[in-house]
Amino acid sequence: MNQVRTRFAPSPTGFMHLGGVRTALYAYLFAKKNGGKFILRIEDTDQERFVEGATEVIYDTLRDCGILWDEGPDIGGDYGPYIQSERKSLYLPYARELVEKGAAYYCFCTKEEIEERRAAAEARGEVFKYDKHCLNLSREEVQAKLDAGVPYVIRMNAPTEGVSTYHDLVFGDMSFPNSDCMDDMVLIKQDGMPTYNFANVIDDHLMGITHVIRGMEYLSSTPRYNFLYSAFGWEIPQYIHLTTVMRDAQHKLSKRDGDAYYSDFIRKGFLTEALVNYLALVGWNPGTDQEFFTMDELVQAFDVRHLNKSPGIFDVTKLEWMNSQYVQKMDFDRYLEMATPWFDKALAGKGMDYRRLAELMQSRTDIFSRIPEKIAFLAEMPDYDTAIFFNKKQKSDENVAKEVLPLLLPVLEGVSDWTEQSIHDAVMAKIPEWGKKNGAVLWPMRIAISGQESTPGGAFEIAYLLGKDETIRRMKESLEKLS
RNA sequence: GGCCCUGUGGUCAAGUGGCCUAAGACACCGCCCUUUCACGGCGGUAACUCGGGUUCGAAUCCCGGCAGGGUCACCA
Repeated sequence: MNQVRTRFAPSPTGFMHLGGVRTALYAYLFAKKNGGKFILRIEDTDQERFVEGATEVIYDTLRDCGILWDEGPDIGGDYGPYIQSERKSLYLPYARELVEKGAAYYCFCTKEEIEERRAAAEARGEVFKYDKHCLNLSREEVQAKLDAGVPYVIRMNAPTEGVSTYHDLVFGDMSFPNSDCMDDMVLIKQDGMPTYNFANVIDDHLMGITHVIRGMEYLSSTPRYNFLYSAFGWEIPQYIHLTTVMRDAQHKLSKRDGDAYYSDFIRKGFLTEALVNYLALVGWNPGTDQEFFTMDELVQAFDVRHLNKSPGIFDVTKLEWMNSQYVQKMDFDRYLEMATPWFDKALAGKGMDYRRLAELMQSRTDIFSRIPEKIAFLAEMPDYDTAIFFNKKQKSDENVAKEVLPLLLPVLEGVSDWTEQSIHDAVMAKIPEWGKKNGAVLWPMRIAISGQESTPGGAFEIAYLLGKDETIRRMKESLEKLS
C-alpha cells in the first residue's frame, strides 16, 4: 500500500476557524498514526477574497497547535508549489483533456444569462441547474467563439442518470441518484482560474493524497469529484468526512458569535494545549476513559473508527474546566509569566508581590481573562454590604466584627515584619485570649480588608498582599462603616 | 422543496443483539477537607426521539413518523 498522505487545504481568510483546526488536527493525526505525511496546501483560487497576511495566520495557528506539516508552501516538498494560485497554469490543460474526453465542455453563457434562467426557474418553483445549453454547440462553433475571444468557462459534463456510490470511512456506503447530486459545475472560471472543486481534485491527485479528510458538507458533492477522477482514469482517494462542530443544536460555530476563531480563544486566555486537547474530543473519542492527551498520545490513540457520525456541540464550560486543569498542572514560572499581564490589568503600579499572588491564583484560574475581576479588590476596596460579615458557620456577624476588629487593629499595627508568617503568628496567638473561634476572628478580618465573601487566599494572605498600611487603612475604614 | 446525513442524561460520550435494572467526563446538588473561595476527596439527580416490526432476547437490525443538520454558486 502507498504511503498515507493527507492534507489540510484552507483558504486564507485571515482567521482560523476552530472547525478548521480540528479538521487539520485529525488529518495530521491520521497521517502520523499511519506513518504518513501531512501536507499543507493553500487554496487561494478566489482572487476577490485575498487577504493580506492571511497565510501567516494559518502557519502560526497550526504551528502553535503542534500540527506540523511535512510539505507546504513555506517548506516546500516534492509536489509543489503548494499554493494554488502558483499552480494556476497547471489546471487548464487538465480541463482541456476532459473536454477532449467528452467529460467537460466550453460554456459561453454569461453570468447574466444564467442568472436570468436561474431566476426564471426559481419563479417556477424549480431548482436551477445548468441546462447543458452550450454542450449543443458544434466543434466549429466552439472554435469560432474561442478564436473570437469570447469569454468562457469550462463545465463538467455530468451524467444525468444513474446512481453514484462511494465508501466513506466514517459514514459507510454512500449512494446518490445522479439526477440529484450531479451538476455541470464550472471547472475553469472566466478569469482562467480553476474553481475550488476542480483544483481540489487535480491537486489531491497530483500531490498523491490517499485520504481526503474534510467536513461533511462535502458528503453530497463527493460523487462529482469521483466523476472527475474516473474521467481522468485516476484512483479515487479514501474519504473521511468529519461532522460539524456546533455552537448549539441548531447552529454551527460561526464567525458572528465572536468565538469561532482560534485567536478569539487565545485572546481570552485559553491555553493552546487545552484547546487542542478539547477539540480532539469533540467528535472523536479514544475508546477509553482518558481525557488528557499530549499530541503524541493523540497520535497513538487516534483511530477513525472512533470518529462520530453525529455533530458535537462545542461546550465552552467543559473547555474552561479542561483549561483550568492545564493551568494547574503548568509550570509555575510559566504561569507567572502568562498571568503577569493580567495581574497588571488590575494592579498596575501597585507593586504587589506577583509571585505570591500567582501561587494563590494558579489553582483559581480557569481562563486568564478572568483574573482581573478576581483580584480587582486588591487594587481598590469594593463598596460592600456589611451584611456579609454574617457567617453562621464561622460564628461571625456585624456585632462580632465590631468587637473583633478593634481588638485586631493594635495586633496588626504591632507586626513589624509584615510577612504572612508573622501576621499569622501574631493573630493566632491572640485568638485564644479573646475566647473566640478562629473563624469568628478571621472571617471578619478578611471581609474587612477585602469587602468580599470569597477571595483568593485567606485573611493573612490578603493582608500580606495588601501591605501593612493598606491593611490597617481598610480595617479602620470598615470599622467606621460598621458604626 | 429534492437528495443526503444524524438522533443515548443539559453537554461531550461508552455501547457494533444477551455482560445494560446503560460506563466515564463537564455542569448541577449534597457531604468532607478548610480562616472564605478554589483545589482535592466522597456521594447524588439525570438519557436510549416516537411508533411499528425481526428475534427467545434490541439502545444495538429493518420500516415509517418526528426533530435537527448538510447540500443544491464562475465561494471555498
